[in-house]
Amino acid sequence: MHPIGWDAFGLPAENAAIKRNLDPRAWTYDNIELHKASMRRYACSFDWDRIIRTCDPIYYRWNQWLFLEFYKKGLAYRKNSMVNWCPSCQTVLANEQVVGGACERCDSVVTKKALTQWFFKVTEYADRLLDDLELLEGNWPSKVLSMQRNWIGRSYGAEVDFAIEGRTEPVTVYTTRPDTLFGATFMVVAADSDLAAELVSGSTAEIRMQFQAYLDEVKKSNDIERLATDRDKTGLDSGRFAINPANGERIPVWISDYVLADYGTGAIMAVPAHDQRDLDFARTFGLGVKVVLETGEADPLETGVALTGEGVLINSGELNGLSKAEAISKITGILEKEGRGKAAKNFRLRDWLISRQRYWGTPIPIIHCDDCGEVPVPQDQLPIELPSAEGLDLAPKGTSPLGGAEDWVNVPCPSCGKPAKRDTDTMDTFVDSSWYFLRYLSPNSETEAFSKEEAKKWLPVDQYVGGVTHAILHLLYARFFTKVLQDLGHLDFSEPFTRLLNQGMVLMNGSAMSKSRGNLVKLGDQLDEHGADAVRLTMAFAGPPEDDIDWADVSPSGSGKFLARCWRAANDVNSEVGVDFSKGNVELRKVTHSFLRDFSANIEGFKFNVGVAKLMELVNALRKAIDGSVGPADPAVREAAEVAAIGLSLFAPFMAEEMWSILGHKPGVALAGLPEADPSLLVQDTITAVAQVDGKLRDTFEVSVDATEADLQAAADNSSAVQRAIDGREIAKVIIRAPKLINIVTKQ
RNA sequence: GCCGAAGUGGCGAAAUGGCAGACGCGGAGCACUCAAAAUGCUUUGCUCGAAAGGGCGUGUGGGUUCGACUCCCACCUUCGGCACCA
Repeated sequence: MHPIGWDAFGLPAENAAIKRNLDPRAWTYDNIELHKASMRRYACSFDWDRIIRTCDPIYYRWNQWLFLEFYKKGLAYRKNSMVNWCPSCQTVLANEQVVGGACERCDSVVTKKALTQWFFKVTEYADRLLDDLELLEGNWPSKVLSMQRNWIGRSYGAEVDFAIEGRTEPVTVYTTRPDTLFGATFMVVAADSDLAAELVSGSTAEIRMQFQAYLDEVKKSNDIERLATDRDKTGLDSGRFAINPANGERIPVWISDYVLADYGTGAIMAVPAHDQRDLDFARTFGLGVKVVLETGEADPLETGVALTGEGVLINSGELNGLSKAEAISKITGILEKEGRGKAAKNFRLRDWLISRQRYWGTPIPIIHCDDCGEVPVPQDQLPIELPSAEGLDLAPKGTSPLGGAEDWVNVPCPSCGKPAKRDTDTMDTFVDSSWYFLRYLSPNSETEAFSKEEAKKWLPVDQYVGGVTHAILHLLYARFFTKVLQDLGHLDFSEPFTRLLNQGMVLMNGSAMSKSRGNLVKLGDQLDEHGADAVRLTMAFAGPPEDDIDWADVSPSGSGKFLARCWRAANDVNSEVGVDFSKGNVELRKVTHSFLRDFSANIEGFKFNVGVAKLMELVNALRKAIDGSVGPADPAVREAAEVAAIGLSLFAPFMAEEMWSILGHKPGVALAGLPEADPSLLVQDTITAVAQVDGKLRDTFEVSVDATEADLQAAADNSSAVQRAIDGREIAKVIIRAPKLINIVTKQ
């Protein structure tokens, strides 16, 4: 099954439609037709009966079904938090859609905003998403695996409770270095955390004012500024004190933006001697530095470089003398026993924010009732179709345009019947693409998202192809969905894509094509100029499929020449269909059959460029045979031409079909199938043996395939080139790999 | 800072540890032609040499090996990802 569909909801389509003052619906469906026509022109052999469009209600009603399944399991939830906000798209963004502090779509600088939003609980699957990457090792590009590992970012450490003076509850911090607990000389709390505000509220009026000013500063800064390296540490003293549970020392509590509110507990124990960031902070504000791990490095206070190496614990009470690993395990045990801490792990991964304040997406199937709260839309009311765009103001304004569709928004509560309102946000389009591969199994079903039976038969996907841009977006989300659906009993496998190929891009003059750069190469123009076959062949021949191709470096006209050469060769064949190949010229037959062996291996190994090269070699041999003593009537010539046509059908279907017809066959070269290579024709009579002296090639000779070591030795003895290279030196050793190689090692 | 990948002719690229550069682009030459185009053939890593024949050559430096583009270590460069994640 090789299906095709359109992931058609989302911002780009909506923005393009708004710009042209069109209904996103009309714009999208028109473009699907255009796109489809150009793909057909390019002769893509998809299964055109299994088309999906994610913006069809018949598709997205199952997004809504899935949402409700997740909701039932507690995997879809709403919370208020600081979220990524794109001021240009006027919508929130998932963490995965913020690239280097900018919006993935429009490159605007992303800011933070406090909003109540829908999330999918990816973090609940963090361990499995990470551990199951093992299953993909070797079949997915290692780059994607490492990007996912990086993104999920699991770390192991401990949570430690610090008592706070004047506060009943202790504050818990997360650390990966509990061994350095005795070296904690202050605590830092994230400036934008609730805890910071609370601690300051119990402090002096002056500190409260300072804090407010600092917080305003922090909130103004955006991600780009935050990401700037070598940024000076900022912060302020909260005026409060904590007690180091290891040694009872009274340590100040500071507030800074270098601690993140949404990672760990939003508060850290600072060990400046052994953490660079803490050291930078301590040096800026003149806080204490206490070395607790003797690593043999110079004093961090003087060098400004924290000690992060291995060593032996010092100044640490009962931990003294232990190694880092021993100390981590011992102190964790002690804290657990005393009920003041425990082993813990943390993830970089955050929950997936899926609500969008835009029109062109799947409506979230929840109704908000003043009395009943969030009420799921009953199954029999699905799909909740998008209201018509007519009369709605689609321009980005920070709240969903669906809010303006009053007839649509105002509905009775399914639970109590009182007037209630639909949720007006739409889902992130990555929800659509997280399960579409399942939908191909039954693209038109009105009774189920996908067929369990068909899934058993077809899935998981054997070979997935996609850009590396999806490494931590689509590919992570699709893996998450698959695992959830497995847990819900809808699927019996845990990984959706068995093998993954990241195809490269077509560049022009060294960079990705873009309108603004003006380095656009239009497929349509190339097809007009060279034809689909030549363009396809050029793509395949240019290099490995995972590499980028610079269109400036390739030669579609060269491909055209090769195709013409194939066509002429087919025309020159001068024998009848069905002629007995076994009577043909053996030399040419050997070429044809070793092609059959090599070509299949190349194609199956995704080395299409090498496959094309082999095809060229075959056609070159065919040309020589026709023009030379073999002649166009030899059965081997027909055999080679037919094999070439079948091989070519993978890359240049039109020319291959033409050749097939010229060769007197009924249409259907693509279905002909490559014949098996005849083993008897793969056997070589002679082979080129190489003779080396001290590992350097000195001579080659044609020898029989069953040449013995003695034969090779004799040949080397008779070779003047070999003898000249030995130059009378004493022979130390002779390595012979009959029949291919002899290496004579001389005493130096 | 951390993680990862890649460095081979003028260019795109090939090469189970065993003839480096297959195949193609570009270049040069020859044939066909009145001529050109098209086509076919030859040639084309660098370098010394008239030639025969040498030397050098897969980012750099080491190592393993009879033998390294390939395996190991260090470094350089480029690209990609993450990044104040405690």
